[in-house]
Amino acid sequence: MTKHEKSPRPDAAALALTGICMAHALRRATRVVSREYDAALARHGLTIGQFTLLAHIQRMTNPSVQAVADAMFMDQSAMSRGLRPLEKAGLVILRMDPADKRRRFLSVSDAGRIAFDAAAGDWQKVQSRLRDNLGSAEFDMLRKTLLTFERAEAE
Amino acid sequence: MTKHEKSPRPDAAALALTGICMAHALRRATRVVSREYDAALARHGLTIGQFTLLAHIQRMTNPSVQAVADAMFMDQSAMSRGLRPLEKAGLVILRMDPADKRRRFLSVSDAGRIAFDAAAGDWQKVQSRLRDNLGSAEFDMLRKTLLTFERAEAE
DNA sequence: GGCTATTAAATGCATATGCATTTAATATAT
DNA sequence: ATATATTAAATGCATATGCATTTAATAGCC
Repeated sequence: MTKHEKSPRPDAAALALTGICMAHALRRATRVVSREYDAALARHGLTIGQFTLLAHIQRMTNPSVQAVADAMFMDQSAMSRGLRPLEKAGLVILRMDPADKRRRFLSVSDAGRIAFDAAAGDWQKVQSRLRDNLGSAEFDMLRKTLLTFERAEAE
Repeated sequence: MTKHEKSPRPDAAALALTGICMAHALRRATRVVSREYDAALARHGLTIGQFTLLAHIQRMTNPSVQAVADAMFMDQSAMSRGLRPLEKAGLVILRMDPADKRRRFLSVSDAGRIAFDAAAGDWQKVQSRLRDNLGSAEFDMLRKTLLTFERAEAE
């Protein structure tokens, strides 16, 4: 039997996996949903990731890069880079901690607050639409369940 | 009042958003969960994204790039690039369609099937652990709900 | 004080992802 | 048949994300 032809093998694992893998379900839903929020926020020059990042920094008090990364269950290096566009756009301010020059204090600038507030209306539209589509009870349950996934602790 | 000081403004929108945004809940959970699958599959040289991609191609019959992208609710260009590492590793084969030279047929190579089968055991371990942690009923419900998010049709 | 361990953030490297555009090739209208 | 429209995949550009490592600076130990 030569290679790469018929391949009489409807692999059970492969068949099942496409339907049952939790990572796939999550990633796929994230792609679909992120695209919708991104489309709505595009006219404000923000992605949904940047929008939620602004929200997090706003509700924290002069957090460090690591602190925000922790709050969002994100890697420090990813956070470090994710801040770059917001910093360049002047929406977030990074100041060196005078007491510990390794650390930087993050804060949302006035421009950042303005941009956030302007985008919030469009965020709400998408959020409401999704909630209506899914049903409020199921929507809230889903969101709650998703937030139960905790970052695995490094032993 | 000078800029960037106290900022007496516990913005209601920002406060609420960090907790209720569906995109954030999804993205955060995806980060946490993907890291776990990735860690388990790393010794097979696969990411969870590549693993599920292999699963999808396997269960399709000589699909085109676009067809696989559609099946995974992914952009064609992202799929095009996502195939690269698998192709370089010889796990996926791209052949030109002789009847339409724009199109390429995708298929999983023997090496690809072997790698997939080898990784499947470790995939199962993570999947089972998560299911135990969340409870099988809630796990299955979550997965099912996530798969209800459909790609928004371009009108 | 001075050497070492630790820690915060940044970087190198790789994959993931989408939108707009380009390239190549097929399909269509005239 | 020929010019045009359409279509499949690839590319340019930008953000997103993680791991390992580097860089810079503080903390600890002797």
